[in-house]
Amino acid sequence: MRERYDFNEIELKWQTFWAERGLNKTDTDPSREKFYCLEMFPYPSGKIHMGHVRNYAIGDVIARYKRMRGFNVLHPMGWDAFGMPAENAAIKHGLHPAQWTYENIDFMKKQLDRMGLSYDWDREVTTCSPAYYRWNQWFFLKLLEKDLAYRKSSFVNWCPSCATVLANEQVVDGGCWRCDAPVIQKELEQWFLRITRYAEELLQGCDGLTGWPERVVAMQKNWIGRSEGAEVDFPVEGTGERIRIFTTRPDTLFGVSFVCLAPTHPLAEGLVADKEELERIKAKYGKEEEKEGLFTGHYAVNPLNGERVPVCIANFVLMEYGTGAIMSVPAHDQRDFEFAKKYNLPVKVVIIPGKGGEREGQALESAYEGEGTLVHSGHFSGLESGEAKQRIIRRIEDSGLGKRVINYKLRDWGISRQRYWGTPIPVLYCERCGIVPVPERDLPVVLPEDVHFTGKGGSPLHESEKFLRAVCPSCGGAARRETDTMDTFVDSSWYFIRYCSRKDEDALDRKNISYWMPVDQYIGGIEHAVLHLLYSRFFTRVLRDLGITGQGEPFRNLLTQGMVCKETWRCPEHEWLFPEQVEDGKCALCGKVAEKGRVEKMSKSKKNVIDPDALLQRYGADILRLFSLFAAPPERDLEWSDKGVEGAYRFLNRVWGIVYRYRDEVRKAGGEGEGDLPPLSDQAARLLRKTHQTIRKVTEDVEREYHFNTAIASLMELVNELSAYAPQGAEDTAVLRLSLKNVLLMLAPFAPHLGEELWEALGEQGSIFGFPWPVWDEALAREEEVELVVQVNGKLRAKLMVPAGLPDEEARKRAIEDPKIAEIVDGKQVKKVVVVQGRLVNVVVG
RNA sequence: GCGAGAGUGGCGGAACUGGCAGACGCGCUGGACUUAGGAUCCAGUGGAGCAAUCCGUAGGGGUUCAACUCCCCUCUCUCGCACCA
Repeated sequence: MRERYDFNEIELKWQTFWAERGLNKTDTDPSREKFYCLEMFPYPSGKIHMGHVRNYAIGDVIARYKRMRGFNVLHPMGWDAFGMPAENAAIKHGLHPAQWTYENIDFMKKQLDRMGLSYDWDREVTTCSPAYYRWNQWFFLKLLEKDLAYRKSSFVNWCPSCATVLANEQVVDGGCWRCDAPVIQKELEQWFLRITRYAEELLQGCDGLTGWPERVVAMQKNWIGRSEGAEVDFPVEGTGERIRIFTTRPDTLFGVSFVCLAPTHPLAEGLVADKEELERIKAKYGKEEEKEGLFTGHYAVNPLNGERVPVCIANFVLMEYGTGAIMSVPAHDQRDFEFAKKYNLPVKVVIIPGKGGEREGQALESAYEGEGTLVHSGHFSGLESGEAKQRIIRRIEDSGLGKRVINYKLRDWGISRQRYWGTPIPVLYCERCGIVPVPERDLPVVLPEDVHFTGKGGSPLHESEKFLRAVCPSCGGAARRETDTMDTFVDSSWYFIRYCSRKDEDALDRKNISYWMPVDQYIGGIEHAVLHLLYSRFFTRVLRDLGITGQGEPFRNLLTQGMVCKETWRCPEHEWLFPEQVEDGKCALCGKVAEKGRVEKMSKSKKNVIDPDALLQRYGADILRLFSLFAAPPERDLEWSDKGVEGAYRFLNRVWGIVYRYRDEVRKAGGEGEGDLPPLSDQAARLLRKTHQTIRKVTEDVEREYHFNTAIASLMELVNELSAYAPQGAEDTAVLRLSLKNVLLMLAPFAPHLGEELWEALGEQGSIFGFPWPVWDEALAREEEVELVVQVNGKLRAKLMVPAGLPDEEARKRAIEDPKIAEIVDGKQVKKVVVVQGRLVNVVVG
């Protein structure tokens, strides 16, 4: 054993050891309790970044810990390998996307192994391989059969620069999320998945997500956006048309003073004579700055009270939500109020807040949007909003004017992408038979190789004759193959199910899936809080309905890790600076005073990134892992600190040093004999107690929300005590041995290589991860003496050492008799004495 | 605007069901060992004060013997959603 801790040597040694013995491999074993630990798989962009390091360090500690706790742990990893960067690289560098992707995977896999992560690579998933995406295609066929996949023409967000369709959520501030180019609207035939059919179930399921962060659940609910209300038809005078509106406030129906249509509403063209004006409003559609509209010249009839109200077109009415038309109640809706003010439309109060309180129309400065008591509402006047809603809806339904309706913000999932590097949608277009699904036996539909990547025009798939030309399976005639590929969110919506079986096993092996699913702990970034998680929940439900999974909820517990941040530097002239461009607080380029910016998420653009590779070279995996777990609890943001890494380094060095110093004695100390230790020296008794206390503390911290930072802190405390320990006799050494072994067992999930190496150095046989997590003995953890805090009127006045478990009465007596306390209390009347067992006595005097 | 979260030493962060505020680490100060120290080890380290003591968890109220913790109000910051009828 070397005197100095040399991570290079030992990390490689143990990585080889684990790989050669297959220690990270897992098998389905119904006789054992399983634990499925999953981290979000990365996009193979080239190399790992600090966010990955943190994510995977957290996951690996959990996996290793659970293994030591006796669980049969599934801990897989793979690659979210389809996507635009590969294609962009192909355009730029002429590399085939597959080559670029697989080379990246090779490199990144080495990086992950270098971190000492305990993955079972036999289950590795690579979504761009035909063996994987054939199942995307298979699911698609099943969805088609169940009418859960359909084609429709719609306006889509189109990025002219990437030449592709974007999902709503891929549009950021009107620009493409990847390249920032302005997004335009384009009409295309698209494939959609009917996720809305599961809207209610997905919403209901949210309440069962007790292992998820509240805010993620809130985001899911918000996204689904359920609202209850009614649809009501307003006949348009003299046309025979009806305008169907959606409202959540049927209680305000008597307050309607006009009706608004979205500029793209199907009736709009017919009602508006001035087409130019309509175009002008269309151009302002969805723009938030100002409400714009026009009067169509037509009137509609409020079916509830027969009132005649003007029909308007308004830019703020969205075609995508509800019916694309609204009833406007300016007194009770702020948007309608603003619109009414601008165009001088009447405001009619029909709800009075709470108990009375006069509010009259003309004096209003804003709408009252709350509930209250109905007025000016015919025979519904005097009712409370809640009651009125029910009664009015019933009336509307009874008279056939409309119906109760539940609306969702959630839209069907458009999965078509006009790109090459994705799963081909397995459909053919036959001149005679129309849309024909590719038969299952012909799967997978493989991406062709004979294409070029120019970045111009549409999908490169258009130019592959071999790909395009197909034979219709139903009539045998000529057919054209679909050239759209699937959104990559399809790939990631079920990869956790693929992991349940090894690469050489059936992808949908029911036995494996029912054993491993659901994922017990999922760990990843908050950026996937809505879509990836929602799509996975949807997909898992569909698979359940296909009989593949037992239940619809894929992730029992979710941990959203915080971001990795670092301070930034700015120069007034040169913008963001790399840390090495700052010398003595000045910009190295121009000498101007550099400004220390805020601590921000690491990003290339802000020049505050740290490359994990450099850290691995300099400090090794264990130190890198340890620091990223110690600096903050996993769910919070972590501020990177070079100095802090040094601290982790010093700590592991200290552990190494202690084992090095005592290795011979400890080896000789032999067997445990814990039960029959002879009377111990004071320091040995203290160390034994501290050891058991630390086992308790570390175990509780890990079990409680994975608070590794405090767990590591208590290990540091124990190691500090070990540093000061000077064993004298055999008993002292026996306790030292016990304590050291426990330190290593608890440290191993965090610093696995060091754990193994020192375990071996102490003379133990086999991998440390084959040994169980230590258990504490409550009796041995108990303090014999405790410090009793004595307060007078809540202020700290004295501290006494007393035997643990001292009866309250005795504690009270000792506190009052303490000379210092006696002096303070002297001459005053003791009103009350509060005793908190083993902690504190508070003497209350008057 | 709505929703979620945060605010504690010079810094990252502890304090679990109300019970010694500041564990642990970084930094800093002093010392030891050293040719040397940006290595290592030891000691100290919330602020004010010679001291007894006083003041301290964004700010202001309250409940309590006792409040970082519970209640009310206000401020600041972060994230998400946002003309969703």
